[in-house]
Amino acid sequence: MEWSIQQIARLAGTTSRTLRHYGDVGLVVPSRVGENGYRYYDSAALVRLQRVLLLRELGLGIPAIADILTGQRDDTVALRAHLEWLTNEKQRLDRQLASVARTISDLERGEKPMADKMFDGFDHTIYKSEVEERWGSDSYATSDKCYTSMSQSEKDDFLLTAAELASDWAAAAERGVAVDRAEAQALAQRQCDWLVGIPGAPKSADGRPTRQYFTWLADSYVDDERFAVNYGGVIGATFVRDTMRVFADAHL
Amino acid sequence: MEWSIQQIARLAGTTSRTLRHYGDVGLVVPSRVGENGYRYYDSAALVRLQRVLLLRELGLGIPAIADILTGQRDDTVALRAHLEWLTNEKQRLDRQLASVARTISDLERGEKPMADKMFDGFDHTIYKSEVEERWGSDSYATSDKCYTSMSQSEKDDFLLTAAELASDWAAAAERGVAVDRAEAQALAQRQCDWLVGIPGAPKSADGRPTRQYFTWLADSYVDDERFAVNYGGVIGATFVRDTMRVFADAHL
DNA sequence: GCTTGACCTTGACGTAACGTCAACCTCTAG
DNA sequence: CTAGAGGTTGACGTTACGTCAAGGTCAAGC
Repeated sequence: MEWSIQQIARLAGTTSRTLRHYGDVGLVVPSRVGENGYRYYDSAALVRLQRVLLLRELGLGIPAIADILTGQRDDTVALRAHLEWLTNEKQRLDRQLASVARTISDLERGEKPMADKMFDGFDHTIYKSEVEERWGSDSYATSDKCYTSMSQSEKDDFLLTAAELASDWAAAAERGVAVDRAEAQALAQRQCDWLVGIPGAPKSADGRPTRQYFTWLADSYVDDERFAVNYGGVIGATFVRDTMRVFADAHL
Repeated sequence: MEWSIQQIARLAGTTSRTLRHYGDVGLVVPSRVGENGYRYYDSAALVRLQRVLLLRELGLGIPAIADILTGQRDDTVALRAHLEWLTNEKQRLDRQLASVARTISDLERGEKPMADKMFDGFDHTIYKSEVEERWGSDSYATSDKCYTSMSQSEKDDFLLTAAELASDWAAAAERGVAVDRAEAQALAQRQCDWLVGIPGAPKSADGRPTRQYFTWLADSYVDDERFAVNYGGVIGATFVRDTMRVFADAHL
């Protein structure tokens, strides 16, 4: 028994285009090709096609299926690997689902979820629980209240100052020891000045950030990779931290 | 303040290639382009880029993000639509996960899950619960035992007979009323003969399928889309059913 | 002024698995 | 003989960039 390409497509519940594609990649080849170029498939081809379609429905890719059909890979092994990949995909989707749901609720309550991302990596005051735990429960609230009362351009400026500072830090860190001490200390001074403008940052009587807070921030830049990445990675952040420590010893 | 393409890429945690892509599609365009062709980005561009990257991490596509940024769509509405799409994807993944897991366990217990798919749409005996419920608990077991004792070539022949029959049915149904009665009844006879060879099919004393089973099968071809698709869709299956009914009235 | 190296540009191909024309040939039934 | 269904190869489109390739630009050191 022999079928034309359309007939076997209908039998197997797929399309002729798919059959041609499988022929092109060598997954399911016609059992016979007429001298007019027509493709014909026999029962063995139909059985093979059914297996391919089953595995495709399970989500396996064409190369993986080819490995199974040629006997290069055991089917249970391949399916187990595929199961793991499916599990990872599911987890990724779950995380996205949660993020989207949270973003929606944030938007509906009038909050600005964009702000998080924008400050991410520049300002510790966004990490509510951590900051409150270490520096008092109204530290975050103060910072947040101040930020939400800013105009858009003020927010931009605020963010930009932080971004610019981080950029300069990263550039300096890249040159590493080649940067002279005065330049490095000037950056630390800018960092200090920037903290003065942050309402949530703990400050001593003279208005400057406390030494404890300043050194904690410096350590965080290395320990927390959410920040390190913006300051030239762990290596760059280490340079930033050391420079800030020297500054703290001298001026705070 | 202005940054080069690499600088803003580092600031935002992405790549320069992505920036160029966004420029090409008009999502985030440089605030200035030097006469040497260099792209430069200002603070507004950085803010916009941050929003884009946030939405991308949530899984939104570029056109959707563009709609949001131009104000053509409300962000909560777009996110809600995206949430629904994510939910569907998750369900699809869940189904695939379950199928893969079941297939693995089937394979390990020595069963042949491919058989299901091959018979799918040709033979009711594969639908364990339904068949048992209607035609006795050992109907499925008998059929299954017989099938697993077949050699591979015998299985292929068995399947092929069914597939060929379905194909001929579909072809006849396509021509519809144009096919003459004798031909249609001949097909019904082949269907009847085929059922004789199926161990699980209920048979009367003379060895032929019971009339009840035959008509039930005919009805199923229309009612169950898993079968209808192989017999020329609902329209085709209706023709098959009516032909089989006529045959049953005359011969069973 | 020259070299070196980092950074910039545009252009183009590759990705997964087909869907979808387009242009043209082949078979079959009336 | 012709219409229509069905076949062929070829090629582009899809998603969001990654990854060369070839070549221009800029800052720094000799």
